[in-house]
Amino acid sequence: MEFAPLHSWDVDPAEARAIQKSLAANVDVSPPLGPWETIAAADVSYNKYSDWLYAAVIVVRAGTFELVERVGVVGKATFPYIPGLLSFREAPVVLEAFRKLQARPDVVLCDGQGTAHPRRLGLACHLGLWLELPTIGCAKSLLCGKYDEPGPDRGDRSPLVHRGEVVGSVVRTRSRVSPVYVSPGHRCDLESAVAVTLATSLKYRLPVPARLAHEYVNAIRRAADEDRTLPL
DNA sequence: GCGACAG
DNA sequence: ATCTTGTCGC
Repeated sequence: MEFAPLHSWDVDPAEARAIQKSLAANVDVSPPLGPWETIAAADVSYNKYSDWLYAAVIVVRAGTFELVERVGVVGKATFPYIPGLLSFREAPVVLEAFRKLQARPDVVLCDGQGTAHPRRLGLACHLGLWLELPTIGCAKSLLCGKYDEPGPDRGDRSPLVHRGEVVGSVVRTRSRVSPVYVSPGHRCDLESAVAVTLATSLKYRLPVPARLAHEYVNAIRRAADEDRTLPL
């Protein structure tokens, strides 16, 4: 894929927050997602005591989850993990992976929050703006906001509220299993984000594309670790 | 000031 | 995220 840079990634935490506040004004979560034939998922893996980062993007066909394409990249971390600033650590390497991607997916699932973020610019929003693609944030844990525990059955959901705003939905993708935190990233509304999440996660807690991206990025990390460790 | 805090 | 075996519950 091809896309233009929106800003520098060589920033400090204060500058990062300023960029988030500025970009948040451009996020569009009003349109329902249109028909989607292909869906992508991105994931990042780290190495404990080194600053190597691994990213992967996989694209599958809707409904069948048939693999369309997958790419992986290795890079160095240039920003630490700071709650609320995750995209400044992960987005650069994820975007590198997207640049290598030939296909242009109809929607992208991101491992983290979308608008359910203190400044309304979670990783999914940030990637959506850079890629100019519909994105959805599907996180495994809460960053901010409050909610009432959703019902126990698959499909049960509860609004996630932050400072008086509904910023996402806490969704039960499997009965009797911990819910996931869904919020739109860009060019997609909350309802569509929840619909896509439920449509892609029938058997497991996390959406199938997210699971595929996760296992692929780990395969890449293990292979890279081996190539770097054994020769020395 | 105190507690919370995606991956 | 990562380090890790067995174990409880549907």
